[in-house]
Amino acid sequence: MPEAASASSPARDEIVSVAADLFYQQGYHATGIQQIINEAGIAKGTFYSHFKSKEELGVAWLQRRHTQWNGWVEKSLASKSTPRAKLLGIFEFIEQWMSDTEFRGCAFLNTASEIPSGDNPMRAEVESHKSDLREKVRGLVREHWASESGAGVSRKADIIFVLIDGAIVQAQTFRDPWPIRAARKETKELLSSSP
Amino acid sequence: MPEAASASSPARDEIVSVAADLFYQQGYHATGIQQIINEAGIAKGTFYSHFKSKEELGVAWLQRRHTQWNGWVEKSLASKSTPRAKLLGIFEFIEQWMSDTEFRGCAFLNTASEIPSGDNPMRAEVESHKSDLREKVRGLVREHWASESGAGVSRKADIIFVLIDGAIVQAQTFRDPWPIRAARKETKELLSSSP
Amino acid sequence: MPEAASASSPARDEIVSVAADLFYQQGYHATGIQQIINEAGIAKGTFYSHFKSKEELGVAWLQRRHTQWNGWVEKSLASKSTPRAKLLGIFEFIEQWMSDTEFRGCAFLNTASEIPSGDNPMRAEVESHKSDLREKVRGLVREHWASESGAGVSRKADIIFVLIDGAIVQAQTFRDPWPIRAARKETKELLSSSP
Amino acid sequence: MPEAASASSPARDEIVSVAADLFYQQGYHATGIQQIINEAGIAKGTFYSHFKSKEELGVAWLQRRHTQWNGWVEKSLASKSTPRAKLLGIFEFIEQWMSDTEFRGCAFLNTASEIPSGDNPMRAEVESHKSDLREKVRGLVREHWASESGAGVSRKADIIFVLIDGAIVQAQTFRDPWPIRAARKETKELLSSSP
DNA sequence: AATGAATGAGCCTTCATTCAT
DNA sequence: CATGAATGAAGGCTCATTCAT
Repeated sequence: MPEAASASSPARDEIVSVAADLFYQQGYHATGIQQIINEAGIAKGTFYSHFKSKEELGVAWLQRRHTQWNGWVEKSLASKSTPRAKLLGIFEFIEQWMSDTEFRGCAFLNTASEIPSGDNPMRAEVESHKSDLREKVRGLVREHWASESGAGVSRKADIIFVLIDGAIVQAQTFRDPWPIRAARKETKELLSSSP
Repeated sequence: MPEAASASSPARDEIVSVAADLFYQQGYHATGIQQIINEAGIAKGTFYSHFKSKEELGVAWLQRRHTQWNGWVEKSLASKSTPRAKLLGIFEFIEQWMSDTEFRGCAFLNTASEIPSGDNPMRAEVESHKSDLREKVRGLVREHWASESGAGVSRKADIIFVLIDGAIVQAQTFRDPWPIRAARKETKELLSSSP
Repeated sequence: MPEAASASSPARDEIVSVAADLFYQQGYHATGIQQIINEAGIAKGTFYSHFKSKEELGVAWLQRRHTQWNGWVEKSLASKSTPRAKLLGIFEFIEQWMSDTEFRGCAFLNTASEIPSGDNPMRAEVESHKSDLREKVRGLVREHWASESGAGVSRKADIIFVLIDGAIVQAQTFRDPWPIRAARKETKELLSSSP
Repeated sequence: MPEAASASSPARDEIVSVAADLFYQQGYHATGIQQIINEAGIAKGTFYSHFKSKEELGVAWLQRRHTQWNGWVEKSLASKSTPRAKLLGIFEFIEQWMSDTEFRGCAFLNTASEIPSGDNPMRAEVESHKSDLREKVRGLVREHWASESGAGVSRKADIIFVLIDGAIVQAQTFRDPWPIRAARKETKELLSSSP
């Protein structure tokens, strides 16, 4: 009796990889189990021995996506030495990533749009991912203004965080990087002022 | 009416009303024609004599939504006398509206998330709606800094525009109004500085 | 209270014309009332004030087709002076007609294929049309062998009649005129022998 | 079996059997998937796991029909010793078969009537079946006139082939075997003359 | 005569999931 | 673990026909 565990295995990883592409490119609802198993080259039953439902696969996708996306950002910021350069580097990464993916946008925000229900497990992944990003921005902003006190710094961090998602969804909407560039420029100014 | 004309009629309006609720609450893909006709109390064939496809209904929904949402904003800003008050009023409206709708978010951004294809007619409505909003913000910002020249003013306008959508999607993500309040506060500061 | 009479009227004629094209090109079952009224530019109700059902329209189509097709044949044979030339002329006409219509075949035989039921009124039109053609062939063959007695002549006539429909359906099958030419040649030989 | 393979299986065979009866008796377009699965006693999804579309089932039907019909002919001709007897035996078989099926006619010719489009895969089966039959007739005629040269023999073969299909469609039209008998008689005379 | 909205059964197909092997 | 046949509700859409105006 399979417990549809979250344990890792090559087959399971392959399924998540295939699903990740399809969910991201076509959307979660627009992608069927059939297409996933076709492209993964496995049988229906095999799929359901690894995941007890499509939703569980959706959660696995977002969890992996979280790690992957964070890894991309880390790697992209590795060469930057100051918190300021890292914060601006986030926008540079986003511009590159959005262009590379033809402005498909953020997997997490897209999922929140497709799945309204607040108590869906996939929504928890969305919140978790965005909370992490918020914390990361907050950490960098605090470093940048290490000498300053907390309240104003936190507020500036949240502005930058809002600019990040605003830039992503508008670049997606217009299929154009201008919002990302505008948000980067504003962030630059923000970091030059006092908190 | 063989051609599923876009002409207005009470029955057609009723269908769009029913669909508007369902599409917004459940998402476009998650809402079936059957549910729409059940709730509208009409037959399948009747639906398809008014709309030649689900997509055409989707477009009608977004077109109406555009008018409706703009009307809400206008009404909400009617009491404000200065461009500055109006710009801040936009965020106040958004906070009220997002709370009232239990943070379901923006119908247009949600649609862009559900429908990746750039050449879908529904995507054109999304772009059109957001372009209109961008223009509205730009107009108010120009009024606010009537004495200043164009370039810097446009940039500030776009920042505010980015903040608006960033605030909406993050409030939706966290089901909490804090991003809207933060964006409003930043807008306030932006309008107090020189462009 | 419309009696859906078979009376002629400009509107009714137009409907039959439009339907004739569509039934012939696409098949009877594959053609919907909606397409017919779209292309005729009339309303549903108008259609049903002229015909009480699709089947009645089908009958009207075949009746007109009978007259039309016979007219084409007559016109084509008008220049031929002998029964023999007329009989061969039938095959010449068929070759021209089949090529012109891209080998869609005989409306009557196609209808018999689509509608198995023997007691369908459309089937009666098919039988009637083919019986007429059989009679016409018989008449010409009798003229050709005016001095001979009946039995053998009738048999030859039926052979030619079988060749006609065999040539039509095979030209349709292969989309090629060779069966028509072969049948004509055989008919020529038949008419040169003694019955 | 995600790809609705053409592989054979008992369930698949049963579906083809059920569909064969219905398509033949009612016509391809007039037969719905629902009726097929009802009579086969399977679920909708089961059907579509065996065939990826109705058209694929149509092709499978015609392919099986080709084998089956050829088998009937072979069996019917097995007792005949000369090519001449075999050629006449074809008509005897056709008369028996047409009577037994209440003059529903040839599944292939009926299909060509229902499906005008030349590039439909079902039409390819029609052509293939009739080409095979033409070859069979040609082979027997060549045997019959083994001492004669090619051209005239081929022509005679085609005449007999045209007579076969002419006889079938006219017997279907009139629901009477007379055209088959006439065609047989003519074939008999043809085979007694010199080519 | 003519209109065209309304009906609801039916079209072909895909959905997520289960289960015997 | 893996297979893939089986399920049946649901997907979007078209059908021939009716009826109030």
